[in-house]
Amino acid sequence: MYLELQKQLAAHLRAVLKAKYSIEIENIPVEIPPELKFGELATPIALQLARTLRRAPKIIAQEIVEALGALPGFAGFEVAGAGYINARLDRAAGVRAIAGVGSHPSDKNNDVARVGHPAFVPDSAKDHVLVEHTSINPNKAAHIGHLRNAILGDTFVRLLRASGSQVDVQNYIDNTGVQVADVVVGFVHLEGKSLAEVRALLDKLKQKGERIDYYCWDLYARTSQWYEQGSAEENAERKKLRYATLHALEEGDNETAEVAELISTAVLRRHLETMLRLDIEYDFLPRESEILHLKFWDVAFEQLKQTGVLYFETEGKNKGCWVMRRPGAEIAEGELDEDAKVIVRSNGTITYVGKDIAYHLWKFGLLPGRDFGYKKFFTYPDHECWISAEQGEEEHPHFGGAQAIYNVIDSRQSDPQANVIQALRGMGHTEQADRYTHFSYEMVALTPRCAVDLGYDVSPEDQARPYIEVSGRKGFGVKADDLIDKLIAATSEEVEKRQTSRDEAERQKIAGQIAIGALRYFMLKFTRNSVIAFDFRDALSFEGETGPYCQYAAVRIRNIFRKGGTTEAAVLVEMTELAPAQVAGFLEGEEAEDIWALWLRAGRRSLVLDQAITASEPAYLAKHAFQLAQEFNNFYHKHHILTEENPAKKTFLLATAAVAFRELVTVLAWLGIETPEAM
RNA sequence: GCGCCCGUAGCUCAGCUGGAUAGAGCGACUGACUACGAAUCAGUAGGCCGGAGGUUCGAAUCCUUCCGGGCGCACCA
Repeated sequence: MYLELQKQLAAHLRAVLKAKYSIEIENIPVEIPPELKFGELATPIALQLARTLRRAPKIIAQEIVEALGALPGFAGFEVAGAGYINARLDRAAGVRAIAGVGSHPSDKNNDVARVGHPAFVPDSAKDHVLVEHTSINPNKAAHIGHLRNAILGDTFVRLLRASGSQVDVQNYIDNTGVQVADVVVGFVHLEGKSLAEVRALLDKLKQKGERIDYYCWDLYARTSQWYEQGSAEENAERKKLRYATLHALEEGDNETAEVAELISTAVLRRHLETMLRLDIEYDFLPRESEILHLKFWDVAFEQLKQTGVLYFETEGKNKGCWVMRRPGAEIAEGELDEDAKVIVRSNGTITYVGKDIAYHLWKFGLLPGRDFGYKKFFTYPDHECWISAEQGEEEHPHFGGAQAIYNVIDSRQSDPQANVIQALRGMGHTEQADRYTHFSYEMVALTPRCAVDLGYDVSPEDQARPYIEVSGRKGFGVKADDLIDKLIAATSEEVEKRQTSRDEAERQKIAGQIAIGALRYFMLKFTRNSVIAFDFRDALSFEGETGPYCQYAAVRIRNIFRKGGTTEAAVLVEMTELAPAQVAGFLEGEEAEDIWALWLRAGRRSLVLDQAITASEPAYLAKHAFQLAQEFNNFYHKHHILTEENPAKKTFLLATAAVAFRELVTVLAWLGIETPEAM
């Protein structure tokens, strides 16, 4: 509702300014004032115009107000302060619009059930968007840093879908990189296992219900240490082993590669299971092995040479390599650029950025004659997740060829990401380069206290730091499944205390929903740029600005309707049958301001969604959900609904609760948080 | 050395394209459960928005500079 009114007012102001002063302003600022006493919308435009018009801002504001006249939905305009123009809404009309009975055409995704449901039909006029997130090396268990990535990515997918975009979710699998090679070195050389023995180990773990990703977590850390534990000569030999193994993986078709395939696939499956606990699903898992074996690079290489993005270096330290300019590099024509980025090494192998360029050309549908094979890999309740293959199944969906892409990757990778964008731009794909978003975020680190509690050795220097970076290589961090288990244990304890009349299965379900709500909200409440210093005390908190707080507000409303013997939908219809004057009456006076504020907050959803997508910042919606919950809880304490004697007022209060419920449930669903039946 | 990010209440963080009196949670202290269940609410204390200049009607927000912290700058992925 807010978004529409804001646009209407801006358009009307634009027309007035053009007619009255012959001034055309593209973006007229229309903001939400800090307090309700200044109205519901305001513009400082007169302050801005004061200079060009060489007149006092208050006078200009007065003239504009007179020229504005009447606008549907608005009760009036007034000049305030130094020259603000404040707009007051027609409250009865506002309530009717926000209640949305008969559904407002411009807010077509109002219906909770549509969003996130398979029957939801995306807006065909909108883009086909590709979001890549998670992308954990398949050689160890997922940790809290990966959780931030996956939760941010998954939430952003939900937001894009809510706005009408068609979105494919990809999880890139680097199954032929050094990290997988390292754990293979661990299995083959540290543990001396053959392919058959590795297979036997997987079966054994499966039977015992143990997690292979946990096994690899320890083995990977041990192998990383092993490279540095021996004498200088031994270490040199071990490093050779490492690169020989890496080479074997890239080549494929050998026993080492088979061990890698076995391990990485098993670990990948575990990652998908872990993420499914958080309600995170994927559509496609492109693997590096296919990018290599299906020779995506050959096509990309030709294009890069033809467009002059890559050139062969004949001098300096990069002699014999194919290199490209870094973004922003200022080098005179013909001068040696020693800082150039190597894409093809002098031995003919391709660097990571090179492979990434080829992959991104594919993402945008710019790699003619090359595509993955597709195989079914993992089945979700309502769809399949596909994985890349050299020879896929006959029938398969098509991925790639997107109009816009988002890569959820931590901020440490902004340089290589910038290189890929630079390459696209250099090849003349400027539109694609503009629609390539590195959705970057800061890492999750541990507070020193948390690290000590977990039993890690923490050096005195590290103790003094505000936070310590987690490291898979060192085996230092909090595993995702451990954290989820711990959260469920904590919520179960609370649910046991409170829900004594419910059976075990119901209590389990509720505890799970609250645990996931707490975890997802915790990862979303911080803006992307801030480092999360992880601490169990904060993450296990269910009070204050948390997921459970928001869920609790919605559950309270559920209880009101259960006890009141009516439904949200029925009450909203009843309310629209009240006379507008009567509704307006309930919104008058000091006492009613908080009720009106709650309605206004409810009307802000599409505006906040818009901002969150534009800024790629899911935290905006997390904050919005919290504010909704907070305002409802405040309302709940001030107004006792079910004992209200005036039937019309009771209907109105119930409608207020109904709208708050609808908004909370919808926004929480966008955040991937379910609303439990009871708490 | 170069590049990016951060510095706001005791702690953890919001503050949208510059706008009206800088906000929240936690922690501390006071209060509120025979109400729609207190995983809640009300209240109190707590701030030279890292420092200094500038831009303008107006700066936590933009520019410059300094200080403090983090992360990147491979023929590693």
